[in-house]
Amino acid sequence: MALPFGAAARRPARKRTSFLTQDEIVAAAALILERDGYDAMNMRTVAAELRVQAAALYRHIQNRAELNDLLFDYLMADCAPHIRGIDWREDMRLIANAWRQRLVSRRDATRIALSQVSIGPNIAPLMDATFGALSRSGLSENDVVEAYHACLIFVHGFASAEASHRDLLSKLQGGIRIAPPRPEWAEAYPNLSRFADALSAPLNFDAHFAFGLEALFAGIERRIAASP
Amino acid sequence: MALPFGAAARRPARKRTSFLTQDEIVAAAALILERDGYDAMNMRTVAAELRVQAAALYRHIQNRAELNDLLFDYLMADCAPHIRGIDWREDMRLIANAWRQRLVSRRDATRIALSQVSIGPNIAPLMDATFGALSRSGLSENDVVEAYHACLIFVHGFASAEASHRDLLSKLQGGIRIAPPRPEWAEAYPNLSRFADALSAPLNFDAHFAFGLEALFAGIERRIAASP
DNA sequence: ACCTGAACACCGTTCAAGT
DNA sequence: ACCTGAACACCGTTCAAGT
Repeated sequence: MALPFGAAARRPARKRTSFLTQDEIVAAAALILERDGYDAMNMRTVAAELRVQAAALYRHIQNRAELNDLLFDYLMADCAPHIRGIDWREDMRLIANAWRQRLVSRRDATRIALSQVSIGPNIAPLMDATFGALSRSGLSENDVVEAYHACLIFVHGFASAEASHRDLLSKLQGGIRIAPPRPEWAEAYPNLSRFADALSAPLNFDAHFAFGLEALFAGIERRIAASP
Repeated sequence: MALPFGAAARRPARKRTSFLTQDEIVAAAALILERDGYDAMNMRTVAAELRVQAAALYRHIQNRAELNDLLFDYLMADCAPHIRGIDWREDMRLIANAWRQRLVSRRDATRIALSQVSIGPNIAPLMDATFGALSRSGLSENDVVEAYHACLIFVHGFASAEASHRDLLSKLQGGIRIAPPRPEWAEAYPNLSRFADALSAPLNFDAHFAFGLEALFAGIERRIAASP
C-alpha cells in the first residue's frame, strides 16, 4: 500500500460538505498564483486546491479565459487610493503608483492583465478615480479619453516590463547581460554600443516610472495650453 | 483506402532532399503565424510545414522559447527607417511609427514581443537609431536610457493594446461594449459613467499614438530644460 | 443541480532506433 | 549527424454516469 505523496499528502481528501462557489474558485486560483506562480495554475490545480475534480469548475465558470478575467479583478481589490481631489497631478501620481505597485506586488499579475477588457467591480473604482482626476485637469472630453489610454498603457506596460525584468534578475543571478557581446556590432551600431552598459545596469524602477509619468503630465499640460 | 485530407492533402509527403536549417524553421514559423495565427503555431505545425517530424526541430533550436525569440527578430527585419539625423523629434516619430506599424501589421507579433529581451540582428539597428536620436536631444546619458525605456514601453504597450482591440473588433462585429450595462454603477462611479460611451466608441489609433508620443517628447524637453 | 470518472484532442519535449 | 517513431507528462474541455 503506497503512501500518499505530493499535493495529496498535504491535502487529505476529506469530502467537501458545501457546494462550490465562483468566489471560492477565484480565491483558490489567486492562492495558487501567489504560492506557485502562473505556470502552476491550471484547472486541475485549482480544482485540487478545492478538493474537487477539474470538470466541476465548469459548473461555475465558463472557461479558463473567464477565470483569468475574474482573477485579475480579484487581484486589484481595494487598490484605489484615497485621493484629495484638489490637484489632478497629485491624484494621478497616487493612482498610478498604487496601480503599478499592485500589479508588481501580486505575483504574475501582469501576465493576466494583458488582454483584459472587461471591467469588474474592483477595476471600476480605479477607472472612476482616474477619469475624475483627468477631467479636473482642464482637458477636453475627447482628450481625457486619449490621456486615459496613454496612462493605462504606460502603467500596464511599465509594470509588465518591470515584472519580467525582476523575474529575469531572480533567475539569472549576477545581473542581466542585455546586450550579448557581439564585437562586430561595435562599429555598425555605435549608439547601441555606447549605452550597452547602461542597459544592463540595475534599473531604478521608481525613477523610470516617475520619468514616464511626469512626461505624460507634461504632454497633457501642453495639450491643455494648446486648446482654447 | 482513405483520401488524404487537411494539411496532408495540401502538402504531399515528398521526402526532403536537403537538411533543415534554423532560418528555414523561423521562416516556416513566420508563415504559419501570418496565415493561421499564433494559436495555430506550434512545434508540430511548424515541422509539418517543413515535411518533418516535430522532434527534428530540436536539432536546430533549443526550445519553443528560442523559436519565439528568433521569430520576433525575424518579424522586425528591415523595420528601421531612413532618418535624417537633424531633428531628434522627427527621427523619433519616424522610428516609433515604423516600429508600431510593423508590430501591428504582422499578425500576432505583439503576442510574441512581450517578454523579449534578447537583441537580434534585426532589433539592433532599430535600437541604435533610437539611441542616436535620443542622445541628439540634449538629454544626459542617464536620462537617455530612461527615455529609451519609456518610449519602448509606450510603443510596445500601445501596439499590444491596439492589436488586441482590433482583434476584438473583428470578432465582435457591431462594436465593442467595454462598459457592461450595470445601472447600479451610475451613481457610484459618475466619472466612469460619463466616459463610458467614449470608451466604447471606435478608436482613432493614429491620434492616440501621436498624443502619447508627443507627450513623451514634452516630458523629454522639460527634463532637458530642468538640467544644467 | 452538482460533481465524478473517464475520455478526447491537443501541447512541448525526450529518446532509442534507424539512415 | 540528422531525422523518425513512439512515447511521456502535461493541458483545456466534454459528457455520460452517479448522488
